[in-house]
Amino acid sequence: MSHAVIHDVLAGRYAEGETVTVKGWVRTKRDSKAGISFVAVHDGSCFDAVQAVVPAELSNYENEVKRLTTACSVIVTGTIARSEGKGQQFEIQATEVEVVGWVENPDTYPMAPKRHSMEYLREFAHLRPRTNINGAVTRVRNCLAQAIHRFFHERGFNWISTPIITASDSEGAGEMFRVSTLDLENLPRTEQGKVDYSQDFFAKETFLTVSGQLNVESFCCALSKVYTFGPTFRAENSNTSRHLAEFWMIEPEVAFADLADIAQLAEDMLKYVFQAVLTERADDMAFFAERVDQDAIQRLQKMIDSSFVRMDYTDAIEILKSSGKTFNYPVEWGIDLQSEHERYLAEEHVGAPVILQNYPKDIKAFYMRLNDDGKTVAAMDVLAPGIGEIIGGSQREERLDNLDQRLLDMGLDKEDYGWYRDLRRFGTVPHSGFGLGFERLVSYVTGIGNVRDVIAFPRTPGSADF
RNA sequence: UCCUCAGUAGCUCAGUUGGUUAGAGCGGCGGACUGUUAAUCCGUAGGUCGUUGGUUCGAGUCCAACCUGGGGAGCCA
Repeated sequence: MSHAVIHDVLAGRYAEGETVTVKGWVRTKRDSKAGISFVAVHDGSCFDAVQAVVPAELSNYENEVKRLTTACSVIVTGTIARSEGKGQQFEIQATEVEVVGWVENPDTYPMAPKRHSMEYLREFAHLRPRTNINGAVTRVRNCLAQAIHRFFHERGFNWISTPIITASDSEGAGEMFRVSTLDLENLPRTEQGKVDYSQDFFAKETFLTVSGQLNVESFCCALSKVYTFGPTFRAENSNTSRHLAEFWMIEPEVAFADLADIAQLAEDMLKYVFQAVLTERADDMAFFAERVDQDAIQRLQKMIDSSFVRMDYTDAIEILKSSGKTFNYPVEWGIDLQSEHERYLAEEHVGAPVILQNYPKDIKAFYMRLNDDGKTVAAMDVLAPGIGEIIGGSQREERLDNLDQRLLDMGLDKEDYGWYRDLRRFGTVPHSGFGLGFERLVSYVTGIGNVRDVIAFPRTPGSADF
């Protein structure tokens, strides 16, 4: 690492006249017959490229520098100078340009220096990190991930690496991807003719996880404040801009916390990571505001500055009923809110994120804590304008009798939840947690409307390229 | 999975009531010019019109099926 990072060069960390070497890829090149070429070199360390001013006197100027095209990799050595041009404060007066890798035919390089559609870039997921927009997404995504870990670390949470492979008797929500080493061409059978999973790798049916929540609850009931941050898999045939078959999820779980506590944690966490992005990735956010969504920065600032509105499901129903709007799906207490309902609440009625809480028990999961009214559970969703549900959470049912009744009501076999029930049998405590879809967060922050464009290599129904 | 829109040059798109030689901008290449910076100007190459079948004297244009992608919905994070 004997070379300078371009971010440091542009930030003025090297003195004028100092000799530096930068390594990266050509973004654009402009020649001047007056005898110099301007080569913009980027290395991913920040949004901007550094401008190398290359004089014709260099020995390889005619046969190499003039042939440089977008994406050629180069090592440039030169002195730091204040730029005479308008686009940047500092530039490099090159004394040596080494071409490391050529672009074999510029006409066939897919990432031409022009505007491309997000759909086109997606077809070149291995090359799109070189573009302005995908580079910015990548840095913002990283910033968000680091900020999330920092937020929890500063508050004394332990990061739990929950398993990716789980047994069938777990979450019970959503279609799962099977994990097996059995020979599909020649499956072992039981005497009844069923597939004999006792001969499989784990001697039972196994799948990719759809949530780390149940696992993390067991650590919560010992370490008090924990969270998971890892990949999650859903084999749902969902074809929308908000769903992936493989996505990343953050799931904190806090002992002795009730619904209000966890709602506050969700609000604090979102504000913390939004502030981190505005502070640490101002260059990339400025680009999103300029090219993707001009409201990108104000939207985050507004969320940081205001308190999230809390609203009971029951009150939300009344608001929807008296809104004067006609919805495709009629509003009645007990329904699961549709996208159009959530959108009205977050975008029109409040105009900001809303935390909806205390939903009817019949539309929510078995592990959510029954409220004293006997008909609602202590669940909450954070609804963000423009993207919908970004966080879903709840206070967990810590009373074994109630949990067993809920399992029974939902037609689930309590024998399948043996270890989960143990947590209620041995020193049970009230506890709460939530799940945050990481790609939805990145999508919200950048203003990029499709989660397929904020993950490195998206996996969706019918598509697992690269 | 359902509804809906689209598929024409490397990319983004025009293409009239079906009619003879399918156009533009950007990108590429060549040149001019310039402390340039999504530079500008001139020139140039580049297309089995998503696939298959059908209607017709004649299909980029009409019909059907399929494939791919966008938007919306459901499921959810």
